[in-house]
Amino acid sequence: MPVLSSGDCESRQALYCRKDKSLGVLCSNFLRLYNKDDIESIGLDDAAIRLGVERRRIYDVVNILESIGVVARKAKNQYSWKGFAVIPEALEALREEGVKENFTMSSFLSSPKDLGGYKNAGSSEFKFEVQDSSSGSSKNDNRKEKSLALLTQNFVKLFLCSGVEFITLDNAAVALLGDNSNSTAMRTKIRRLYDIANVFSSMNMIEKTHNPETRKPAFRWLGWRGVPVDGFPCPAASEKSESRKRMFGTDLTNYDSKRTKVEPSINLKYPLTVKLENSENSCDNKSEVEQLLDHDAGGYVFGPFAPKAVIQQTVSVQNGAMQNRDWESLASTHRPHYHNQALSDLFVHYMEAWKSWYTEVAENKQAQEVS
DNA sequence: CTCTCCCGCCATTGT
DNA sequence: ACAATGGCGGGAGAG
Repeated sequence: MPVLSSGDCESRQALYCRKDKSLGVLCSNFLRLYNKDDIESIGLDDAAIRLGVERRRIYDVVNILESIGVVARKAKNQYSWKGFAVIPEALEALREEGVKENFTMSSFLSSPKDLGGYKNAGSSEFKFEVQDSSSGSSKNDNRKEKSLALLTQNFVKLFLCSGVEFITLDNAAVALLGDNSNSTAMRTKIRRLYDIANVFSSMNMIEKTHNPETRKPAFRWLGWRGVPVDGFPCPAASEKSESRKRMFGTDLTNYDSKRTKVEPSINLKYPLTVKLENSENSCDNKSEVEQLLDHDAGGYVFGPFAPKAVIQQTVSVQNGAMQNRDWESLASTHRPHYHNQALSDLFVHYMEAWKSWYTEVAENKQAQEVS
C-alpha cells in the first residue's frame, strides 16, 4: 500500500528547508503551472493538490495575483486565468488611482535620506481612506480594509506614485498604516508586506536591495517587463554547483515534513495534504511541479530574490557584453506607460542600475565557469 | 541578536 | 449548519 512512507522516493531530502516553502516559490510554481493558453479556470483545491500545499497558501498567492489582475475570481473555488498581459494595464490603473488618492506620501520616511531626491512638501500627513462612496454598505468593511489584496495594491501604488526609489517595509507599513500605530499592528503589517514582497520578487517586479545611504534592506520597483522567455539560466541546469546559496525555484513547494515538529506518535494531522497523488503512478508522490522540474529545467521558476539574472530574452551573457539596444527597446516599450516626469526619470535610473548589476552578474558567471 | 516570514488557529463570510 | 475565506501573530529558520 502506497501510503507515502515519510520520504520514500527522495529519502535524502528529509531536511526541512524554509526557503523551499516560501510564498515566492509557491507563486512561481503556481504561475508556471497555470500560465498556459488553455487554462480556463483554476480550482483552488486542484491548485493546492497539484502544488502540494495547503489551501490556505493558495489564498495568499491568488489574492496577491488578483490584485495585479493576473487571475480573477470567478466563483466559489474558481478563479480564471487572465494572464500576464493584463499586468501593464492593471499597474497603470493602480497608478492613476493612486495619484487620485494622493498617494504621494510625505510623512513617509523617517529621514530625508531614505529617498532619492524627493521634495518634501511640508508635514502634510499621508492618509488615504479610499473612501468610496459608491456603495452604501458601510458596515464592517474593516475586514476588507485589512485584506492582503488591498494592501498589495496600496503597496504598488506606493512605488508607482511616490517619487521614492527605495522603500523599506517599515516605511511602507508606516505609510500605509496610519502614522501612529502600535507596534503590534505594525509588526503584523510588516509580516504581510514580506509576503507580498516575496511574490513580487518571484515575479521580478521588485528587487530586494539595500538603500545606498542607510544600510537598511529595501525594495526597488522593477515593474513588469514580460515573461522571461526560456533560456533562463536556471542554476540547477547548467552546473552541479551544489552551493546551497540562493537556490530558488528548483524545489517543489513542499509536502509534509513540518518544520521542526516531530509528532511523537502518529500524525493524524494534515488531513488534506499528502496522500493521494500516488495512486498507481509507479511510486512518486511528487507533486506536479516537482515532476515538471525534474526535466525541463529551463522554465522560469524563480523564487524569491531570484537570480536577478532571470531576465528574459536570449541574453547571451557569454561574453559579458549586454547589448544596450535590448535595454533601449525595453525602455521604449515601457516608457509610454509613465506619464509623469518623475517616473520617467526613475525608469531611466532603473535601467542604469540594471545594466550595471547585469554586467556584474555576467562577470560572476564567467568566473564561475572557469572554475 | 535581528530580520524574515511560514504555519495554521480560528474569526468571518458565503451557501 | 457547514464550507470557503482569509486575518493574524507566535515562534522558528536565516543571516
